[in-house]
Amino acid sequence: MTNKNEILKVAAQLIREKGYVGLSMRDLAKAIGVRASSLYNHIPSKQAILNEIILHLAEEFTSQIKNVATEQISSLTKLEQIIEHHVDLSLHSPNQLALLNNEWMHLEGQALVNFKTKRNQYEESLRQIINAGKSTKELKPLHTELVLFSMLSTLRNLNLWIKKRGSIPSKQLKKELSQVLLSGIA
Amino acid sequence: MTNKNEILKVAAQLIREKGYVGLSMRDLAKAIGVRASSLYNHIPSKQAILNEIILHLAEEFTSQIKNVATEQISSLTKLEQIIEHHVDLSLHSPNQLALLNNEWMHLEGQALVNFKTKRNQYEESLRQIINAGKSTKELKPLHTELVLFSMLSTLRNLNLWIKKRGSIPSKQLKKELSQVLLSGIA
DNA sequence: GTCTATAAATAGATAGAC
DNA sequence: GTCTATCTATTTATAGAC
Repeated sequence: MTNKNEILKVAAQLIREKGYVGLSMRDLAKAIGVRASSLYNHIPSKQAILNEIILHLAEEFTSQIKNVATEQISSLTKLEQIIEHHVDLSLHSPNQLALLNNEWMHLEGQALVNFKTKRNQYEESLRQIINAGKSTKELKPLHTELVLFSMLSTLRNLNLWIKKRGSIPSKQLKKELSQVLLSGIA
Repeated sequence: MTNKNEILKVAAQLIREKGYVGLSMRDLAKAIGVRASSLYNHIPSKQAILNEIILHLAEEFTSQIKNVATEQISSLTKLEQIIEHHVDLSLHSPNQLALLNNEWMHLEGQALVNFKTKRNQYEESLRQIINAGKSTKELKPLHTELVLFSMLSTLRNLNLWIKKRGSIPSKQLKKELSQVLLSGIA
C-alpha cells in the first residue's frame, strides 16, 4: 500500500544521490517495493515528483522570510531568525533541500517559472534586510550583493554538512553559525 | 576539425546547464557541429569527459593549497591566498568548477576514488591552517568544522555568482571577500 | 576525421487483467 | 492498487564506407 508521501520521500533521497535525470522510475519503484507502473496510480509523472518537492519547500522559505521582514525587530535579529530557519529546515528536510539547490533546472514550464519567482522574492527580501542593516549601521558598508551571496552560499549548503557536525547541539549551532556569518572568524 | 579541448570546453558548459546524465552525446555533438559518432575519434567515452574535467581541476586546487601550506606566512595570509585562488579559478573556469561541485557523484571507479582523495586532502590542508590560526589567536575559538564548512561553502559557490557581481573589479572583490569571510559583516 | 547505419540497453508511460 | 506486457523514444557506443 504505497502512498504519495512515501513516494516523494524516497524519491527525494534517491534524486539527491543520483540526480533527477539519473533516477529512473524503475529504480524508484524498486526502492519502494513495487513495479514502476504502480507508481502512476499515485503520481501523474516523474516531473510531478520534482515539482511537488521543490515548490513546497520554496513556498516554506518565502513565507517565512516575508513574516520576518514585517516584524518590528532589528535587522540583525531578522538575520538571526533567517539563519535559524535554515538550520531547522536543513535538519528536518536535508534531501528535499538538496533538490531545491541542485535539481531545480530540471523543472519545466510553469513550475520552473514559479520556482524562479519564489527564489527572486526570497533574495529580494533578504537584500532589503541587508540594506536596512547598512542604513542603521548594524552592518558594515560592504557590497550588498557580496553579503547576500556569501550568506546564502553558507545557508544553502547547510544540508550537506549538518549531519557531519558531530556533537554540536542545534541550539549552539544556530548561535555559533550566526556568529560566524555576522561577526566573522578572525 | 574537432579537437579534444574543444569537446571538453563545450561539454563543461552544457553539462553545467543540463547535468551530466541530462546531456546526450547527440546534443554535445550538435553544439560542436558534428555527428555523435565523430566524437569518439577524440574521446573514448562520455565518462572520460567528466573524468578529465573534474580531476584536472581537483589537481589544480590540491597543488595550490599544498604550496600555500608550506609557506612561512601567517595563517590569515594563507587564508587570503586561498580565497584569491578561488576567485581566480571562478573567473577563469566557472563551468568546470560547476562540474566539480555538482557532478562528481557521476564519476565511476578509480576516477571517483581519486576525486574523493583529492577533496579530502584539500579539506585536511585547510583544516590544519584553521587550527594553526586558532592556536596563534589569529582566529576566534570557534568549531573548526563550522569555520571550514562556512568558508568552503562560499568559495565553492563563487562560480555561480561571480559573473553577476556587476562593477566590482577582481582585485577589490578579493579584498572585500576576504573581509566578509574573515572579519564578518556586522 | 566525419559520415550513415545500426546494435543493445534503457527510458517514461499506458493498457488491461486481476 | 499492483501486476505483466508492451509501446515509443532515446541512450551510449561500434562498424564500416568515404
